[in-house]
Amino acid sequence: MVGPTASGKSELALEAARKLPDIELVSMDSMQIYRGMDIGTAKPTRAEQAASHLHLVDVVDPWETFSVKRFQHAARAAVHDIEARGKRALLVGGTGLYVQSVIDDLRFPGEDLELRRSLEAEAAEPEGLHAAYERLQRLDPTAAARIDSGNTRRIVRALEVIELTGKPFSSFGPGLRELGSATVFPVQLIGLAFPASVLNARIETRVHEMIDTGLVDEVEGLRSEPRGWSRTARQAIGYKEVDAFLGGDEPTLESAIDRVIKRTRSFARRQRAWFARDGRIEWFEVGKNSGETRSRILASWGAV
RNA sequence: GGCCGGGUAGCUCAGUCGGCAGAGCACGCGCCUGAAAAGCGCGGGGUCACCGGAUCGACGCCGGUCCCGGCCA
Repeated sequence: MVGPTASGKSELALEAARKLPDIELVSMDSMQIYRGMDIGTAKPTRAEQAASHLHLVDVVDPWETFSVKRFQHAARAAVHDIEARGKRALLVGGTGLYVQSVIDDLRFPGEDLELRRSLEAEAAEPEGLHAAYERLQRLDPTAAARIDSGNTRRIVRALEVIELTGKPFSSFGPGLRELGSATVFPVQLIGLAFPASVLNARIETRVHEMIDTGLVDEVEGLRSEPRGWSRTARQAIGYKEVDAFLGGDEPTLESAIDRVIKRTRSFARRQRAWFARDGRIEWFEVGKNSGETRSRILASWGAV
């Protein structure tokens, strides 16, 4: 079950797990992975987690870095484990790449952080980035055609893979768009959709609730952690903006909150765009008659 | 009341010597294979406060009006 943030996925999934004892939940969320990042990631409560057999929440500490590759292993293991016990796994979450890494045949070539750092240093300057892109065009024209010339992140990664493996980056997969429709195990894909205006209002409400329930304190705690706060964890929306406020880079809490709301809206838009291109997803409009729609979904899974 | 600074995109502001109106953010659309709540591309949007003048040509120069901020009285 996929959909943009604040579309009510978790709530519906928790209800499913409550009504259908053979269902266990597997979170498809890149930020609920981190322990101690609870409020800003809208994590279910401990009680809800236990009652729903929620997997892949709180698996690493905030000072650890995490990756799609690790997620892929852990999530597939969780699904196999659930199914081996004769139960059904309900995968729920809004991190598009993570979902596809689990259900589709994505194979991630290795990584070399040392090499990556030197490539990043090269690409930091505009001329260096230009040179890097030209090298990519020469070494792997197919990959270069799929990557924008200004996208440092992806140019660096492509060159890293080429130098590390001696093979073209594009030889490791056809690109997400060209992946076949067959998943690696049987999956039914459904999406929850809201009209943008309704979703935006829900996002605004939710952000204010996060502040009211102690997001600032939570961020303060993470900031004072001596073991640090990893590159991957600290980019969570809500956290980085409040962190900027506490660090003095954002003038007021109000302006930080405003940024959180805007970043979340923009994130929801990107989620919509990501999932929209996946023709396998069956969409449910939950803006109106949401109760009825939700009941219909639950009934299709066997709820009375 | 006097002096000075300002009024340009939804917001914050650039705009050289008078020559087709710009950026960042926001908004809309799209891309995406080991950071993905990340990263990136494209697009719509303007009575340049208003009125008049000189000029082939004004956001820019001249005169006036209105509004905002500061200093002086």
